[in-house]
Amino acid sequence: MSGGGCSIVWFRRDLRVEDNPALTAAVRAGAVVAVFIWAPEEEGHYYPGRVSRWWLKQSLAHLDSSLRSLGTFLLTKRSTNTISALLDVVKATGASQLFFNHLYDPLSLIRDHQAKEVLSAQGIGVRSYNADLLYEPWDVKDANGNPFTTFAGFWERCLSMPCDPEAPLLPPKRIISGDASRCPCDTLVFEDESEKGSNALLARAWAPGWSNADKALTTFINGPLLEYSKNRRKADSATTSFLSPHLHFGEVSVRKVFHLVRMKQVLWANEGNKAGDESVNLFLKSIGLREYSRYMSFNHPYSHERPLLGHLKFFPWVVDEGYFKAWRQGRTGYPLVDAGMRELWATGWLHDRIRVVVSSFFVKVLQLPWRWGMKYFWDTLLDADLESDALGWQYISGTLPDSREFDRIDNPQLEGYKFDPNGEYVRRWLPELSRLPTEWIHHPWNAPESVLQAAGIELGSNYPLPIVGLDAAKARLEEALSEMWQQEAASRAAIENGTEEGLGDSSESIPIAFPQDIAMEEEDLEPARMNAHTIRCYEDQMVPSMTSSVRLEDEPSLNIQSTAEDGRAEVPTNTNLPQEPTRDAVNPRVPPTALTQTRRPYTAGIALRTSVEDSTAESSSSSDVRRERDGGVVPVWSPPSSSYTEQFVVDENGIGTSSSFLQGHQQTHQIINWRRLSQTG
DNA sequence: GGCCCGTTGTG
DNA sequence: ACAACGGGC
Repeated sequence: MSGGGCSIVWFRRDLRVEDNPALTAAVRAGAVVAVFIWAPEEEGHYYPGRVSRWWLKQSLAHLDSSLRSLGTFLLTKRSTNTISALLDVVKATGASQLFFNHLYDPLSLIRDHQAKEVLSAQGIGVRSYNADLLYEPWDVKDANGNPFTTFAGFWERCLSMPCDPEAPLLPPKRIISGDASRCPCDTLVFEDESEKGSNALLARAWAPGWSNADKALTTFINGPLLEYSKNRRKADSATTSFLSPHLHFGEVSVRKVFHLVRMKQVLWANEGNKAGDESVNLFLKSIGLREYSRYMSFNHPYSHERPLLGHLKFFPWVVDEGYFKAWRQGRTGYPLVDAGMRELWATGWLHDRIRVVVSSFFVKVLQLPWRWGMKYFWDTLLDADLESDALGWQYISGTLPDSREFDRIDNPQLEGYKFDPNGEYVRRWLPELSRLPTEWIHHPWNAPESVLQAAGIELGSNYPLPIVGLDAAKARLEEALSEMWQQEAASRAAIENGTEEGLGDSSESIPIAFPQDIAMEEEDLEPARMNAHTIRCYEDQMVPSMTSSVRLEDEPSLNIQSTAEDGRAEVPTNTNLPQEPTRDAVNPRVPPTALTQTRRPYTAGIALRTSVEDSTAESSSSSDVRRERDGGVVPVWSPPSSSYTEQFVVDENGIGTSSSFLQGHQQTHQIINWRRLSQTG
């Protein structure tokens, strides 16, 4: 079968040698060339952030040294076009087969399919495998054979599938190296000079690489796992598994995690250890959410940029540069929120609990467009993960059938006493509040003047007053929601009458540009009690800020019909996006020129429009804040077809029709039907 | 001990 | 929206 030539193993986010089905299969087939292709421009707006690139760099070095000890090495290529880079490698090595493991983000779904087509056409055997999930998304269906639309059902099904998840594979004992002598390595640059200082700090806290991931897993299972349930309320992340960045880059197999944790559960169950049993269930649930994020991405490839329940596109977001900046800088006046944002800023890490706190505050109190928040997370999190983050933000934003209720505002003061009862977390990250007694630590605005004075706090000066009052936020939210439902109803009525397609869809919605990045200005820093170290971090952590003149706009809905017909253009690659090699690369810039949709298959259907459309600016009662519909943060890919709206629109029963976006599009659906293309074996 | 009601947790 | 929980009566 190997037909003479060697095999290419194409590494992506499966940077491990253990339980790596593609690697194992390739090794079985004979000589192997392992390759990693760095083509971040293809990711468009989702160019990885600084800390994420730092991790990747370390992880690749680790993988390379593992491969070397097994008899080969990691061939690295720098490219702006993954497919052609793959082709080059195939030609230079005389390979006859390509092996890789599946990914489920929308870009990869298309790119990987394209790789199969192109390489197969060249006579190369292409095989792909599941290495990232317990079960492939297309294998998990409800009783009617439809994809689940809520997590609980999905996870229940996963836990009761007829076959257990595959047992993890051992690492190969030895790898016969293919001949890559005519294919030199490119040096991959993941950080620039300005980033090195901050990145150096990361190495103190984190050890990327598959064998370190394995250690982290063992440490967690033998330690914090037992009390996972008890500790889940703490703001402190000391008791979390710390596995998320490892999992993101595939340094540890989720199936291995699952099996080891399950074994522990059986053990504890036999001992009658209730707490341990519950802890395992809870931990597995978070593994399940990760699975579910891939599941959603597969079934709804637009979920990272479009609300799954259509009504949210009518929500009048508050467009306020100041709010956004205050949130990023941790200067909202709510200590728990601010502490979280400072921690994120300084370390790239946040306990899941606190992620919920800050994102919920972002969406419900500040009412900023959720995709801005998601993008900021993407840029700053060490474990930035498109699918997981999209799921998280949609959950917070109330756009999943099983979301949090949008109209319930979480109270950061109460959450503060719940997650950080002694104020230790706040004091660690907000040095300016460190002398405030616990009684007031989560609501300094109520503290008596004498107390504030004794603590050296002058509200509005060295620590802000609440940027928005909770009562005001609540009133504003109710107003906005009722406006949203009104618009939604009007739009629906218009559609039903056939009077107009998508009223309020493209005609009324002026998507909000994703903010451009600029460096944090010096005077914004909080100099008090910061040592040189910390200040350095602050300087290095670039944050976006907004311009209102550049806007992204949805594709005109006219295009929807026609593209749905040929069924191909709806899933894009972003190769056309000019990607500046920015200093910090925190935020790719919005290109200044309009790109209109091309009809080439698989080509970016990104409609970017520069407009100086400012006319919808309204002043609201509270401040001179603008509201606009649809947070047009992200490059809007070619339209998700008319059926997009149908797919999740709530019917009379309040249940979203679960018909998959992909089902309506045979060709696309085929694209992703990996099973017919290859299977492990 | 039951019952009412506000709070909390829901993925 | 709804169920489970808990404090007060």
